Amino acid sequence: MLCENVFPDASTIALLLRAAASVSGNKLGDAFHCQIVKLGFEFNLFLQTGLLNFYAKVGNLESAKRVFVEMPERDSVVHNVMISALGKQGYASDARKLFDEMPERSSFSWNSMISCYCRLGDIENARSVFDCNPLKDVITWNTMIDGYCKLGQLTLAKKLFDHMGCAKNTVTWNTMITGYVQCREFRTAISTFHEMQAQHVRPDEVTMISLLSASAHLGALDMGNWIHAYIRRRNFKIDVVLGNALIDMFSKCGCIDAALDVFYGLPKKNVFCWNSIIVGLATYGYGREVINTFIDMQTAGVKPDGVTFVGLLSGCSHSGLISEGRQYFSQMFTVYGVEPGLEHYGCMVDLLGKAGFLEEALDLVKAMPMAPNTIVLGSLLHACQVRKDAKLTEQVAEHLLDMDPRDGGNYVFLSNFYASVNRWHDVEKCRKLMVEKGVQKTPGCSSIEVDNVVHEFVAGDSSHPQFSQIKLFLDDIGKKLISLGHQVDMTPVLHDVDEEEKESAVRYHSERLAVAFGLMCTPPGKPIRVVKNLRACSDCHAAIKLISKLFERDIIVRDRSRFHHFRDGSCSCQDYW
DNA sequence: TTAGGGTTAG
Repeated sequence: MLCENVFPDASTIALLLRAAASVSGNKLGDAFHCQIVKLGFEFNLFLQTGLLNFYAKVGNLESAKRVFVEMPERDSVVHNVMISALGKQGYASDARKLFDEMPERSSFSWNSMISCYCRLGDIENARSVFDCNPLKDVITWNTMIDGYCKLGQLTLAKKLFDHMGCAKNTVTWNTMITGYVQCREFRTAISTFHEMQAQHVRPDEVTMISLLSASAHLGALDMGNWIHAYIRRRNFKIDVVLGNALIDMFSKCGCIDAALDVFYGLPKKNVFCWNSIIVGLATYGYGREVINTFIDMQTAGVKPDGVTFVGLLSGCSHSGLISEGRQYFSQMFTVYGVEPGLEHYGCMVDLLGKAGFLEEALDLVKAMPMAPNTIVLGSLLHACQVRKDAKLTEQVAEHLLDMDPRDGGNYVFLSNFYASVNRWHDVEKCRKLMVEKGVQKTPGCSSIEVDNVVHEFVAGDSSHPQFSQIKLFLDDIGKKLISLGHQVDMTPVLHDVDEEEKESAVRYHSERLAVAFGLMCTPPGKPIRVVKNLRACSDCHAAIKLISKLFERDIIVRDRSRFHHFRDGSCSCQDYW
């Protein structure tokens, strides 16, 4: 336009500013600023508001402030833009000062102020502005509900949600569903979605993303498949966020091929998408594919981050790729500029320890620039047990107890160790200590989805309505297993009880209850998918291998760290876990 | 000019 000597007018400049705000950085705004001066336009409210909007949107607070201060007159909209810009960058007191000075406040002003406090986690101030607000609209309620959700205060969020002064929209439902997902209440998230459907509120892409995340955590493949079909039916655009949620859901539900299909079908992939597929491949023990995908990621010009290296290193660990793991760990900062964190040391201790390089793992822990946490020491402890190094096991386990006396898992580690060397007196001491401190062992919990319902089984809990049938079925399986040569391994049992009791404690472990339920309730030949919150126990691992042969079923168990795909008497982990 | 979104070691 300028080349042809046709000069833009003020409104053209304002339109261009608006377009620039959504696509570009600060330089363009400065260029327009210069043009406005050069072309001799008067700085009226219209142009100044356009400029202010531009700077606010691209986050250039200094320039926004400059334009704001220079404005001869400021209307309510200008104030709102400024309050919102200040709020987004955490300047609550500056925003509040402007808010208090306003002669007339619109609902935009109130909402921006509440949102500003919520963003900072200052829920008391957010609530007091909310309570004073005479112009509450649906955005006001949504903002406040989200503020509680982000702090994990779900009860307060739900209270507002249930007593809203106006009709709920899609965002309201999404806020509540996402809140449940972020607080790991996945089943409530899904039941809230069913309520949303019952109220005939139309879900959108954001609803799907939260639901996919919930399904991924629960390993609820039927739900995940339903969402995938729904996304297609509604013709939702699969962008990087929705695409990533689908990749993660399929990979966490045991369908890595479907995850790969989504991944390769995405026209654009960001670091989240690459990370999800790398982490996914790692949990299946596909170490070579992890490394190849990492190489492809660099070819695609996407810079790896800390999460990428968690996937890469844990992939090497699950596949026993020791030298590759060592190499990538040593290069992660020097070559890729990613500082190793606690989680990367954790992967390395696991990788080295599992492979039997106990001294190297121990040296790495000693050389860590930060204090090791319970996960790192837990990996070390596991390594000590693999190597049957009793002295070091005891040292590490006691150190763990000192570090976190409220984590029940640590007592179990120590107690299991004492039990394995028949030190029953110490086992008893450990148990007493747990009772004294009111510590409870995290119960083993396994879930399985049957006909769209996620069934949960907790070790030692017989509340499932079909428990007695499952128990009878398991007893029957147990006999068959023994006839196939299965020898019950009771090392994972904590208590100092007689052999028979120990055996029954193992026999009713949560993963076995879930597998038995799956065998009872699904048609022959259908793969059984189970998700467990802890590591699979060694006896269950051996038993499920035999069950897969006995019943001719693929059994896919996702435990705390990886997938075990049991088929025809063996497991995809090749007993390296 | 105001509200809701995804990946992380055992």
